[in-house]
This record gives sequence, C-alpha cells and structure tokens, in this order.
Amino acid sequence: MIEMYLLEQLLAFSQCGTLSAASEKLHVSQPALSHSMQKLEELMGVPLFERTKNRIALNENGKLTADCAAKILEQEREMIERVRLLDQSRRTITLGACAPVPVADLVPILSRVYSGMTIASEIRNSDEELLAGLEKNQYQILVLHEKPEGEELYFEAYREEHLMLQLPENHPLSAKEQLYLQEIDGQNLLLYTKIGFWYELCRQKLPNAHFLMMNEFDAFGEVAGAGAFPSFVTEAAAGGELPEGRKAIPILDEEANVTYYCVCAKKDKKRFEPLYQELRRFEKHSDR
Amino acid sequence: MIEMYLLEQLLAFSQCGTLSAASEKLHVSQPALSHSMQKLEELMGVPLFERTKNRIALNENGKLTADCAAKILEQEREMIERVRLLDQSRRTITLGACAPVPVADLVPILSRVYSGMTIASEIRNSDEELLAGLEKNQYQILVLHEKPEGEELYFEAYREEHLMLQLPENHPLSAKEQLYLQEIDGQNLLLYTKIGFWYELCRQKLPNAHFLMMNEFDAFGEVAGAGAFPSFVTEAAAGGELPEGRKAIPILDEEANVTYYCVCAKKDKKRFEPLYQELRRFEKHSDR
DNA sequence: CCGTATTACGCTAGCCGTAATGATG
DNA sequence: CATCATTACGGCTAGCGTAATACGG
Repeated sequence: MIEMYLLEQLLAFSQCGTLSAASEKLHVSQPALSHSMQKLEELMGVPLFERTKNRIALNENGKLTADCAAKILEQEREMIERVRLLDQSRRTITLGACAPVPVADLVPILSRVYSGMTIASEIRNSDEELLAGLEKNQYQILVLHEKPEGEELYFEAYREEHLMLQLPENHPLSAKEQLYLQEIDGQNLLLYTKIGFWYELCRQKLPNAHFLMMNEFDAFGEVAGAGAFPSFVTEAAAGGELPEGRKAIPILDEEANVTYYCVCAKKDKKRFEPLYQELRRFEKHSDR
Repeated sequence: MIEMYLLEQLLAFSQCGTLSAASEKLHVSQPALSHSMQKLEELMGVPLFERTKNRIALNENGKLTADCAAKILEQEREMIERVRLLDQSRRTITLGACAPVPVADLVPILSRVYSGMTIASEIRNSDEELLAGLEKNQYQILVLHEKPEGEELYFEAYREEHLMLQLPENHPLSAKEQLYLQEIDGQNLLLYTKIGFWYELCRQKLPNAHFLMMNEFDAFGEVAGAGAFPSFVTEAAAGGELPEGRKAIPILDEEANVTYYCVCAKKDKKRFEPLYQELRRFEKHSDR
C-alpha cells in the first residue's frame, strides 16, 4: 500500500526539482525525503529516478507516478470537501424566500423547532429560481407568493401580506383612502432593495417611477420615516406602527396583496410537520 | 492528510458491516480498526458513524466517504499498474512480424545488440495490424513483406524468402521443376498455422485446397518430413537441408517470393541504427 | 567551498496487539 | 453468555531529525 504522504512528497519533489527545496516546502528534513523516495521506489517496484552522485531527477516512470499522485491527492482533497459539505447540509435548514417578511416569520420558528440545526435563509426574486434550488436540495423550505405546481411538492398557505404606500401627511396623495399602483407611476419612490419579488412587481407595474434604492435597512428606515418621499410598507413589516406624521394608503392591485405558501418536498413533509403545525397557529402568534 | 490504510480499512468495514468482520478480512485486531475509524472521523472533521453501545454503522457522511475511498484506492491500484507497465515497455523491445522467419532472424540480433532489454515478438497475419501496433507503441520494430507507406516510418529491405513445395519423391508432382500455386489448388496440403501472412496467401490463392492444420511445430516437422502430404518450405526455413527422399519445387507466383522490410518509427531510427547495421550484413551472416 | 544527495544512528510518535470493560439481545 | 464495540496499556515498527560522508560545479 502506497501511503498518501509518499505521494505528497513525490509531488512536492516533482514541483521543486530538488530534494532540499521540497524538504523546505514540506517542513521535513532532506534525509527524510531521501528515505521516502527510496521507499516509494521500492513499493512501486520500478525505478522512478535518475540518480547521479549529487543530483536526483524523475525518469519517465517517476513523471507518470507524479502525475497520478497529483490526481490522487486532488481526489482526496475533493473527498474531504464533499463530505464536509454534505455534513454541513445535513445539519443546516436553508429557507429560500420570495420576500423578507417570510424570513422574519420562519427563521425564529425554525430555530426553535429544529434547535441544534443551523438555519440559513436567502431571498430570491423569482419563484423559478427558488423551486430549482429546492430541486437541487439547495433549499429545504421555500416561501412563495403563488401556489406552486409540482407532483413532488407539499405546501400550505400560512399568511397574507398587503402592500401600502407610506406618505408624509402633507403629501398630495395622502388624501386618498386607497389607490392603484398605476396612479403613482412616474413618482419618486424610496425602495429598499432586498425585498424579493416585490422588486420585480415594482419594475413591472411602475415602469416610469424613479426609484431611490437603498440597500441598508437602517438607513432606509430613517429616510422612509422622515423624508419627503413616498415608500412602501405592509402591515407585516410595519408591525402596526407608523412613524409620526405618516399615513399608509392601501394599494388595491391584486398583485400587491399576496398569500404566502410554505413549500417543501413531499418526501420531507413528515420532517417539517412540526413547522407546519406552528404555521397553522401563525395568526394567533402574530397577534402577540 | 488521510492515509491510504485508513481508507482501505473504512472500505473493508463498509463491505463487511461490522468491525470484527472487517478486522478478520484485513488481518488486524478489532481494537486497531476501532481506533482507525475514530482517527478517520477526527481527520475528516465530521461524524461518519452512527454509534450505539455495541453497534457501529456508517451514516450518510460515512457512506459518501467510503464511496470516495473506493475510487481513490482504485486509482492508486491503477497508478501502480500503469507505471509498472510503462517501465516494462521501457525495458522491452517488441518485434511485430508478418512471418516466423523474420522472428528467427531478428530476435537473436536484438538480444545481442540490446543486451539487458527484454525481447518480445509477435506474429500477425496482416500488415495493417502491425502498423497500427507500431503507432500505439505496442511494437517498436516491424518486419513486413511489403514496402510500408507513411511519413513517420523508416525501413530497409534486409532479405528475401522464396516459397517452395516440399514433396515425397514419388509424388505425381515431383517431376516438375517449378510450378504455380494454382496448379496445386484442390490438393491436400499440410500447413503449420503460425506462419503469419503466408496463411492468408494460402487461403487466397488455394481456395479449394484441403489444409491439414498443425499448430505444434515439432509434430508438423515430423509429418512434413515423413508423410505423404505436400507441404510448404522455404530456403530460409529449411536451412538448405531437405529430409531424405524429399524434393522442393520452387513456386513462381510473385506473391510467394517476398522481400522483408525492417520497419521502425523515424523517431526511433537512431536508436535502432545498430540493428540496421547488423541487418545490412545479413547475407554474409546467413552464409555461415 | 557551497549545495545536494546519501548513509548512519538514535529517538519517538503512532500503530498494533492483548487484556479488560461495557453493552445488547 | 455470546457477540460486538470501546478503553487501557504496553511493545515495536518506521518515519523523522541530527550528524556525518560523499560528490560536483
């Protein structure tokens, strides 16, 4: 059996050209390497080196051996990486969500119900991306804003979210009790960027609006609460509270009033039953 | 660094199911294996086993590791095999010949001129096969009975061979001084099988002859020298001597009188120059 | 002479085996 | 109590380092 350390040492020698250089690279002594190469040669059963009195170099056999050794070492590295990745994925539940609110909803529940597991989450703009990720086991749980189709999928609706326009009370539109998105197309609008599918909705329904993008949430919150620009808010994100001197006007477009579906692979239904139980009690919880 | 012996032990365990069974298979003690698996687990950095108090089994991580281990061990085996094969080929000159006489000619010369090298030889019926073998480095030297074509090839003609029909003196045909193959088509003919291209020639020019095939040379020699059947002989094979009461009649067909060409790859011309020098003196040598 | 490879020699880490312990059906 | 895994302990192999030797540009 030819052990890995021999292959590693051979490879180092083949890269360095001399035993002394390789010995420095590997932090071992020259004689140790010399011995190892002799041992390797013996184990292989064929000469691997051209030796002169104070020079040693790989012959054809040795070059082939070094090439193979590189492949084997690479494969060993790959094995470790793959197994560690598998292990990581086995102890992680990754949530893929179409919007930030479901992340805020589910991550605490997941952390509580699956204590000991790492909970990760990502927000993606398109449901297709999310479903593809579920397929590849990149995500184990999804939250979508439309009913998914697929024989392999299990899902339950668990909450709704309703978009509103938040305005200063002195804003011209603030007299309205309700409005459609097209009525504010062309306006300047403050927008937080990490909002998943909402972003696509805005680009689509407000093609002429001027968006002021902010990707820091705290900064966004300040400007939205104090500045002169209208911004979006929902009952879920606001938590029932509006900043002083602000008004929130419901938006009537169908697409702006969504139902969230919590999705998993059917084979995982049993595993995630505790999560779904929690979600069925979600309205009561969110009353708190 | 995860050493090979650990992977081998893991693989054995994965095949055997229990440490004790694996320990027998590997001729090591159970505790040794137990230790090794703990060490492997530590090196991988992730759990590989489901342990109950007196049972141990691979978990998902472990199964993946075992699969990878099998591949790595296989690759190690393959490396050794490939290098040994390369070494063998580096110290072997393999002659590919179209007939037995060139083998008898060249092998002694090669052995003398390239002492220390192993000399191997094969007889193939078709020149195409031989040329393909040269291409693949399966052969380093060829002897063909026709001039080869190819930019990469070097060759020299070195001798001729002339086919004759050997007969009992009382055979009806023995009166002839010379003949064409078609004159003996339909006869019973004794044939030694390992004669390379001659065999194809016979099948082609004597489609109606009845061949008595013999693949043991000694037995063939006896029957050919003593029996009632005609057989083929050449000046090269007979060495100038005919058995008592036999006659050899020259065959006039062009294909039955061949010139042998000694072929090598152009890149090897220098290496085989000593061989060609010997072959240029071949007529003198063969006079001995 | 300095750089390089090999040989000699002694140390020690680590691998293995035996024995003992614990757990399970 | 038979089987299997783990722990404990001690021995021995073999890989390593230091020192010495040899060779070459």
